[in-house]
Formats: sequence, structure tokens, C-alpha cells
Amino acid sequence: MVTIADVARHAGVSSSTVSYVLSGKRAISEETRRRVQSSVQELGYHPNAGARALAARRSHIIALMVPLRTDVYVPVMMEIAIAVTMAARQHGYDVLLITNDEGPDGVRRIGASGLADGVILMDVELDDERIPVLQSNGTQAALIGLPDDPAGLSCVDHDFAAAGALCADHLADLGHREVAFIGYGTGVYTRHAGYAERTLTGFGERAAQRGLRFVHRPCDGTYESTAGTFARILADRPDTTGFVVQNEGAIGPLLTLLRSSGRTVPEDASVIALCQAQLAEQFAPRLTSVTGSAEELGRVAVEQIMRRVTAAGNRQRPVDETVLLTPALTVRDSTGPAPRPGSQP
Amino acid sequence: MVTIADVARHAGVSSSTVSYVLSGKRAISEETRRRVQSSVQELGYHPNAGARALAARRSHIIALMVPLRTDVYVPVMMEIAIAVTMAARQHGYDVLLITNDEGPDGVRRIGASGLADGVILMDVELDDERIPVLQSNGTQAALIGLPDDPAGLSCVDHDFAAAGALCADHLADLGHREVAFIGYGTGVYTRHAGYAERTLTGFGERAAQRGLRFVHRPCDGTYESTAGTFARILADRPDTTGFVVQNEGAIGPLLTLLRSSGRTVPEDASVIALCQAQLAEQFAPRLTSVTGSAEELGRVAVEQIMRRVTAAGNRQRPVDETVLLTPALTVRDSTGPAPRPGSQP
DNA sequence: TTGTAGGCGTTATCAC
DNA sequence: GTGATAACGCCTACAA
Repeated sequence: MVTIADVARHAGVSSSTVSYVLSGKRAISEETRRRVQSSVQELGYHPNAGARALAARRSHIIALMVPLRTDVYVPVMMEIAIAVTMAARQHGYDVLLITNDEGPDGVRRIGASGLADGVILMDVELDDERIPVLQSNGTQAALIGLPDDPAGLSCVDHDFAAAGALCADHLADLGHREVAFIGYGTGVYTRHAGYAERTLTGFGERAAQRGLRFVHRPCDGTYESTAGTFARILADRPDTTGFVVQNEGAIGPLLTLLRSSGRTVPEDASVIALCQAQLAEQFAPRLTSVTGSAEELGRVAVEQIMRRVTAAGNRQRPVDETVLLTPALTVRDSTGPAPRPGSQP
Repeated sequence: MVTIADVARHAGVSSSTVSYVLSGKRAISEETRRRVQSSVQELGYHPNAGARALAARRSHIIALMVPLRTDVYVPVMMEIAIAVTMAARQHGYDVLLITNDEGPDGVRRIGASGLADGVILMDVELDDERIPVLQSNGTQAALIGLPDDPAGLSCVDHDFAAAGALCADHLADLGHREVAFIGYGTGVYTRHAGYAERTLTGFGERAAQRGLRFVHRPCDGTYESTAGTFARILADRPDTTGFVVQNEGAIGPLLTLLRSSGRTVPEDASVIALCQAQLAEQFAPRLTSVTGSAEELGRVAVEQIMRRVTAAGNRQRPVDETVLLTPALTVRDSTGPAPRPGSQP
């Protein structure tokens, strides 16, 4: 292993000089800077992470706590994890992966051991039990998702209410009058995940404003569940012409069911998916979708936590902020003008 | 922050005693062990990770390098990552997430800084450029995937050849004579990913033995691509009655295309998917599938690297091993006896 | 069975 | 602009 002392000797300077060249924390003559840097290159020196963390009281690691549940659409989770990792690297940080099954103890362990300088929590519930731990042990955190009370915290999430409103507006603009909202399984609602309610509320309020009649039906994303949901919607509201789907798993089944019920999309029925663009484009017809950027979610969370870590390092009080990312509606081939009443099957 | 000295004082012992109680590396009287442990609890002591890594020359972290490419089915990647994380925790290890865009330099950085004690590499190519780095800088590694030359390495992967053979056998057993293999996009083959070729070879050899005629067609998993592939298959081999799909994205489109071409599954055409069980069960009809355990893949990789790290710590030569996990065929509702010749549309 | 003390490789304070 | 040097918190021979 090559140490800072090796580099110092090789460059003919003291080890503190090497340290300062690397950290840039004090002025160094151009001459020595070059000598040191070429020694670093030549010897392939990388500072020992443990020693650095010990001396500087900063590990240059942030922890990312991911949910184990799979009712969250997995590719989005992964996209966030990767965005977090790459954004962290830009700040000279690495990312430690923690699973949610460790729960509050995991947060405690990471904070107390100094393994990470901060934690990013995904899949935050409204009254998340990890939050009190953060506060009691002074761990810096950024939450992806909105808790009930974001006081003292930095949070970032999609603006799900705006997403719901976009769906209602688009369908209303196209002249639809009866629409159905196919949501997540009931578990997601009873769990107080927040995003499901917020989408629904945003949709419902805008629908009311625009004079749209709508029903909300939970659906757990299997074919059977979707078939049941679909049948009940048509039974209750046979004149439904617009569908908003939030559960990624229900999209394929819904399209199949529409087709086999004799409805053509978008002539007889319009479909909007609340999902990432890549998925929306994979279906036939390509789906009009309302999408937020998972990548940006991760990036913002990293920036939030970096600011907090820096502040805490300077013994300042970190500033709390809540950021809601505005989603976008992309019109593709699955939405069109409402059919004339009585013209659908 | 609570240190080992605080615990020692609180328990009325020396700090080395506390250390030994925690590591279990020497005999301790039942009496003191209890006192120390209750002090640890009471004070909420967690050893400082940096100090521990520095003194013991072991970070208790393993790095997991994940691909950025999305032609690997993302949920499987995530399942592996989570399995790795949970298995590592069982050994007292945490997992650092590294993205493949760091390439060989990432491996060098992790090894040289002592940030991690070992690395698990996912999405290994046949002549992966990260492998020479491992050897030159003595970093312990476990590979998920098989390189050309596994000498000096520990590797684990699914037995894709066996998976291919299972598909051929099942279709042959059902009396099919003309089958099509819908693979990944051409990029996956030219990239030398290994698993695609191995599946195809295993399938092809068994098909030949069983007197099955088959065509292989690459497909990148979009609807359009699948439609094109499907059309060409039917044009070239109109009597095709069996389909094997390896590309997860092509499954939905294929089922839609079969249906709209007037074929009922499984009466007119049988479909086998090479994908995880959860996905196979999501379609209608539920798909017969050949599946390997992603969770086991991750677990085995962790065990391999733990053995290597331990060996290296004791200055022994780590033992190399290559493990191939046997996949299983699960018969569901998408495969059935071949239709009588001439009876399909 | 337990204690003492040296060292792990960096950072950062103090001195020049 | 540069060098010594004292922490940082833990582990592990070496002693007792």
C-alpha cells in the first residue's frame, strides 16, 4: 500500500504539504504542486479512506436506504439509486446501500458509527418511524417523499397533485365527461404512502373544477385484479371514456381488456399513464403519460444532503427545504377527443 | 460521540477488554462480558467505522459495481443488489454502490483507498477490462457472470445453457417440431455478454438432439421490433408452433401479436419465457417459464467474496471457484401439446 | 482473565 | 509557502 509518506518522500516534501496539495486548503507554489501531483500519479496514490475519515471526521460516504417492497415500481427505484450514486461522485462522495429492513436501527447504526455523513431515505411514509431517530442522533438526512411534518428536514418529491391535475385537464380538454382513475392496490393507501393520495386528490379537485365525473378504483396490478377493476368500472359507469392509470402493472392488462371489449384506443377510449416515459413508449399505441424525472429526484436529494453536511461541518444549522418537482404531460397516441355519446360499444 | 473509552470507563474495565468483548477474539468472564454489553447498550455505542478500518486494515465494506445499461432487465439487477446487501449484513458487512461508468478506474480507486475489502462485479463481459485491474492491484473480487478466462477468479452465474436446453426439451416433449427463439437485441450479442450466447447454444444443441427445427431472431424488446421479428418468423416458417422469448420487453408484444394473428395460447402456439417467475405470472395466460434465482446469485457472490477476504486476511491464497446455478422450468398456462399440422390459422 | 501501549494513515494546528 | 507534530478511535501484540 502506498501512503502519503511515500508520496512526500518521492516528491521531496513533507506529508502535510501533500495533504494540502490534495485538499487545496492552503496556497502551494506551482512548482511543488506539480512535483507532488506527478508523484501521486506515478505511485498511484489514493488516500486511505479509513484514516481520512478518522482524522477529518468525515467519511465522504452517504447512505441510501432503499425499500424492499416491490409495489414501488422497481426500475424507478433503480434509476434514483443510480442518479444518487453518480451525483454523489461529483461531490467526491460514495454511496452505501442500506435496505429498509434495518429500519430505524439502521439509521442509528450508520449515524453513530460515522460510516456515513448523511442518509437519503427513500419511500418515506407520512409518519415514518425513522424520522425521530434522525433528529435524536443528529444525523443529516434528505428524504425522497413527503412526511406529514417536514419541519427540520430536507425533502424532495414529485408534485403528485400537479400530476393528477394534468391528467384531469388533458381529459377535460379533449371533451371527456366520465373518467376512471385506476390506482394502486389498497395496501398502498392504507400504508399512508402519501404519493397515492396526493395524486388522487390533485386529480379529483381538478376533475371537479372541470366538471368531470370520475370514479377511483384501487388495483394491485395483476391481470386478474385489473380485469375485475375494469369490469366494475364498466358496470358502474358504462359511459366512461377516459382512463388514468397509476399502477404500472395494470397498464398492459388494461390495454388488453379495452381491446377485447371492442374499444379502440384512442378512438373509443383515452388512456393516460402516470409512469416513466420509457415505459409509456413501450406499449402499442404509445401512451400519453405524465412523468416526473427520477434522475432529478436523486440529484436534488444529493444536493440537499451535501448542503446539510457542509453546514453541519461548519457548525451551522443546516437549512431545511422542501422541493416539489413539476411533472410533465407528454401527449402520445393513446388519448384523443371523446367519442360522441352513444358511439362506443 | 461515544467512544470505546467511554464504554470502558462506564463498565469499569480497560478499553481493550471492551474491544475483545465485541470482537470475541479472546475469552472473557461471563461477569465482565455482561457488564460491558450492558454499558454498550446503555450508551448506544457503535465502533467508529473509520478508526476500526484503520486499525484493523479492514473496512467491512464490499463494493458492488452495477451496470448502467438498461438492456439488462432492471428488476433483476435490483433483486441482486438487495440480495447482496442483505447477505453482506449477515456477515457484518455493508455494501457500497459503484456504477460501471467509473470503469476500471473505479475498481482501482476502491482497492487502493481501502474503501472496500472486495468488489462484486455485475454484468461481466467475456473479456472484461476490469479483470486485469483486479489482478494487478490484488483486489479481491467475485464476478456475477462468466468471463472468457475465470482463472484466478471467483464467479457465479446462472447455467444459461441448461436453461436453453430446458426450453428445447419442454417443447419437444409437447410434440412441437418448429420453434422460434426470440433473443435479445443484436447489441447484446456483439457485446459478448456471454449469457445470450450460452442460452442460445444450450437451446440449439438440445433442439438438434431432439429433432427440433428452430430459428433464432434477435429482438430489442420494443413493440415495433417484436412485430417485425414476429412477421419474419411467420413468413420464413409458417408452421412455427413454439416460441421461446429471452427478452423481457418482447413478451407482452409477442402475446398481443399472437392473439391478433388469430392464434390462441396455448392451443395454437406455445410460449416459454426466460424470465423471473413474478413477471411470468403477470401475463394472461400465465407463462411457462425457465427461471434462475437472482437472490441466490447475490448470496453466492457474497459468500465467495467473504471467503476470499478472510483468506487474504490470513495471508492464504484465496480459492477460485466457478458456480453455475441450475435454473428450473415451471409449467404454467402458456404451453401445451403441439396442434395437429394444418390446424393453425 | 485482564491491562498497557504502540501504531494504523490522515488532517489540521502551530510554528517558522 | 512549508514542516513538525498532536490528535482521531480502535485493534492487537505483549505483559502481567
